[in-house]
Amino acid sequence: MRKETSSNALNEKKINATCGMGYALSLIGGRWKSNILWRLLNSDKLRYSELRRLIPGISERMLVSQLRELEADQLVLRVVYPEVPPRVEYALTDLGKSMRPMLQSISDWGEMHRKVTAED
Amino acid sequence: MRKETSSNALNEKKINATCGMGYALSLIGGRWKSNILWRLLNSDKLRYSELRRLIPGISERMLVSQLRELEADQLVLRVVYPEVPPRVEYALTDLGKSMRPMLQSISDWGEMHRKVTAED
DNA sequence: CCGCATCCTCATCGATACTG
DNA sequence: CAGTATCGATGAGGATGCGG
Repeated sequence: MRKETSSNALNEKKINATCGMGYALSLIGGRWKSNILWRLLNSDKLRYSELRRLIPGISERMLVSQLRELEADQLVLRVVYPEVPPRVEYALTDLGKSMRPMLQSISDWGEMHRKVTAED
Repeated sequence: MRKETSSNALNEKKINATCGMGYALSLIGGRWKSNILWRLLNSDKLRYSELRRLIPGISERMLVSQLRELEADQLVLRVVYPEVPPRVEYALTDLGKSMRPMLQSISDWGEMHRKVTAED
């Protein structure tokens, strides 16, 4: 049935994309996407099982669904190798790679202020 | 009872703050916060009722709760003027203002790619 | 190995009515 | 004007078991 891989979250209502920020955040928001994107930015290409191991708390359901959404939003490319046992690799598309500066600036701000506000 | 104004979302589990990105996103994530921050960045100081009018879909409950969280996270300053009728103004703290480059880069990416992926 | 389907929980959010 | 209180709906996310 495919449920039409509902791309990102602002299809109907959801995030107010009054400014582009709402749109961008709808793509990277949620609990897992930023983590997934971050891994792919640093590893350039990863297998499903590698992602599972890299992201400790994630369930299979979530990993798959988030990857599918990222794929539908054209941020991530999914490559299936018709082998046995099966092998599937995920990599960033050009669009996904174009997020690097944005993600980097988010990461930078976070790294810089995490210690200040929440002295861990 | 005050429910201890639970600051941001990563108190217990929630977003994986493995990298600073998770932390930053936990502060600006959700449906409304980016919008609120954006208004305050461009207006430097706004009253409660002005925010309500500027952000069409938001309910009072949400506006208040999001403002309280932003305040607890030290991004927004709340100033109460002991007048009648009451007047309350919200403005960005220095920490909030320090988000400008990050928010700008998010906005930039969104504005640039919104038309491409979702030809509206 | 790489998923999908199902069931379920619980936080989040919307609407409404009310208050200092 | 600037909120608070309460209730109900919704949907993201977790656990588990099965399938190609």
